Amino acid sequence: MASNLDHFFSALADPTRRAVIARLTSGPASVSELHAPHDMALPSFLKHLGKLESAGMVRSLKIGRVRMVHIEAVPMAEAEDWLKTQRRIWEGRLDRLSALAEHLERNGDHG
Amino acid sequence: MASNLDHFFSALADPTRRAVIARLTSGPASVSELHAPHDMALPSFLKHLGKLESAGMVRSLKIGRVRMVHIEAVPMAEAEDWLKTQRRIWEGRLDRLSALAEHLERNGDHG
DNA sequence: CCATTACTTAGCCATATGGCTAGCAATCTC
DNA sequence: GAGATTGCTAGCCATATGGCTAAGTAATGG
Repeated sequence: MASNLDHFFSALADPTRRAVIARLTSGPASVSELHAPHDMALPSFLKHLGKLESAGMVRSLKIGRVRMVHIEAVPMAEAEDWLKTQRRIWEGRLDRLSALAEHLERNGDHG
Repeated sequence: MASNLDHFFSALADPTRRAVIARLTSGPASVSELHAPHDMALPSFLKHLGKLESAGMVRSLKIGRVRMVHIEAVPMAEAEDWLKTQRRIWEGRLDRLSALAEHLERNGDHG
């Protein structure tokens, strides 16, 4: 089966790949631009790019001999949503323990 | 080195472990309660629990012969924050791009 | 105190992951 | 068109991961 989340989270479980994502948030880049800051042979780095791409977090297009890579929205949002959902349920449970405080705070409605 | 995020995300990259987290959001449970819905030998399942615990997402306490497991807040929030941060930067960039596009359009800068 | 319950440890196995080198392929540039 | 640039493929290697069985330990219950 292997849900999308499997691939998304495991893609993010590596600092090199997170760095690539972080870099790509500020705009598309070529493979060698992305590779430059990483002290690693290019083929090793390409495997990381491959994972990001097959997780759907990134897309790329080759023009001439240069491949430009850009970030893709959806997976990031999905992963974030999963975490958000879990946290909401979990916090909801905690919140019931301090329901009164929260209720009072909401009644204050200062914001 | 291996940052916290490494462990957090890789802990979440497995459906069994996500299911455990999801289960634990609705309250603590014993090892065998957690194991029950998973078609897997107990030692295999214990490895998953071990990863969740060493990622700091879960804590446990053994009372008598039963080990009770409960979820831990911080890591979930950290992982979510990382995603949120990336998405904000990325969306901010899209906003600037579409602002530019709008600006150009208003200026009659097209066809 | 003996059996059962609830883990725990040890060890095996197959596959995946993350790194490398060497060498191929395609495309600019002069 | 020769050579540099940019990327891709193939294949090797060590370690990690995720599953298993078998056997051990530590409470609890009868």
